[in-house]
Amino acid sequence: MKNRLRFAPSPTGYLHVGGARTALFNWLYCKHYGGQFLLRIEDTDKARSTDESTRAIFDGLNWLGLTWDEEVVFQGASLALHQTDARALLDKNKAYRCFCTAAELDARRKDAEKMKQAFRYDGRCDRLKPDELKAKLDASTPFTIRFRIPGGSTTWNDLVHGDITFPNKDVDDFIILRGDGTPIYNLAVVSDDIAMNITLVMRGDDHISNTPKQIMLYQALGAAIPKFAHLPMIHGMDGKKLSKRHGATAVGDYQHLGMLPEAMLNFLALLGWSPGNDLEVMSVAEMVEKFSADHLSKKAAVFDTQKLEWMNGQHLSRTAGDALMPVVAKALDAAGLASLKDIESKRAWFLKLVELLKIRARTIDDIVRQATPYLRDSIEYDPEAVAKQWKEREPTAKTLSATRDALAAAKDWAPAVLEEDLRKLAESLGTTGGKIFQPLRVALTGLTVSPGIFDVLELLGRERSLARIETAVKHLSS
RNA sequence: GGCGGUAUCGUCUAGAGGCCUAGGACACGGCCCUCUCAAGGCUGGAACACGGGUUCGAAUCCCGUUACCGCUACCA
Repeated sequence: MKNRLRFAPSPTGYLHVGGARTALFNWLYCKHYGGQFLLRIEDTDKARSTDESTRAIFDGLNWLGLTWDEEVVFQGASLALHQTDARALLDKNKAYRCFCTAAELDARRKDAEKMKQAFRYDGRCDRLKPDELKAKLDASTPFTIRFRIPGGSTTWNDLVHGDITFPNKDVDDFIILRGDGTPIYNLAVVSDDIAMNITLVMRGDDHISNTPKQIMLYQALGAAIPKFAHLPMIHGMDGKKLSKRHGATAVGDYQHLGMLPEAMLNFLALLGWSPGNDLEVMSVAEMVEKFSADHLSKKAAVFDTQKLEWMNGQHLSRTAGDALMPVVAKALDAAGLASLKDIESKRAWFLKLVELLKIRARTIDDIVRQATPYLRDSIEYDPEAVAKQWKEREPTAKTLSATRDALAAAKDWAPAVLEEDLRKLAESLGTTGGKIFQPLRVALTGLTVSPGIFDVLELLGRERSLARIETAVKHLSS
């Protein structure tokens, strides 16, 4: 039988990292073992899935490159299906009408809580005498439909947890259809999963206690029971479920923070799965190849942003410069440092810049930040850099002048040539290269941090380099 | 309260009874490389929740305790 898996987020308006990881594992499973990855926006009644909220989910998935084979956006579209199933359950006497009002139920629940007792629905409406039932019906008393839990116990072999058993007596007769005729989640997923021929339900841990209810529904409906895999949760640094107060929790946030989708995927995959050895940095293709359902972990993982950034840095270094160009160009343009047109026309130069910066950046934003001195007409001197490298103004100005002269006389503006010339200069001044390079770096970039100084010179070009040194000398002499 | 799940360095994890004096990675400290930074190399500190079994032998299996998480809605 062909594997059919689905990712069924609720239309929250953004793709949560936990949801993204669930989607990723569903996707990896399909890619590795073969099968179809389906997308279904879960919405039982209230049509919360607006165009915007569904688009946010699509955007997140698209950014990550998690493509799906089919998509279903349920906006009450499958309402008839849910109602038919509920009706069938009623007809087969596996469910019953409940006339208790929400207010009554609420009051009883509160009472139970007050007594420190577990609230259970007592099944009173299931014990209505035929004439009582007829009277309620004749009076058009509103009702919900409750599923009647059979005796015995429910067990399934979870792909990540192994056998899990629930005694049926511990699960309440639960409502499957509301008074207004719309379904409750547990019925809706089961109906929809049956309709979509889902063979493996892979979802968050928080659904474990829903599973016996759903299995009983499959059985009552006479449908084949899919396999289940319950993935652990993702927590924030404080060990609590990841939420808004932990900062960025939507994948879109990480996109805007300058993360690479491959790095995000790699990081997410390692939160709850491992290839079984020390391998950590992987391409998507490698993850697909090495994925294995029996290396999924059971333990909730803490989302560590620092490791994500490290991971992103690793991917940044490994990704070819031209593959990075589109996203870097966009970021540079957005930052107002260079227009897309400029970048296109000076592509080779920008490529060199990216090659130099990507290996020392952790995010795309880092690249943009570090690219600033090479793209602006004028630079600002970082006070700390000045304090450290231009401590003594006159000697520094002198060294800089000498450096400028040496550079101006260079036969060829190429890193190797420039290095040879400057090292010779250092020797003739009776000093070391570093003593020349550091003040020069400040003159050229305003910073103490940059790629190798000869690469910087090359990047800036002869005219701009000499001009900046000139400016620095003037600045120091004033 | 009831039920279920989970438990290896601060964090992500390797570990399927002897290979464990518990390995790797992030983070942190030191050293090396070096024109700065990043990367890289070397290196230090840092964990099997606790208590009982089972076994010649347990991080690994079983039971209990504890802690944490989840569910316990006419939410999903």
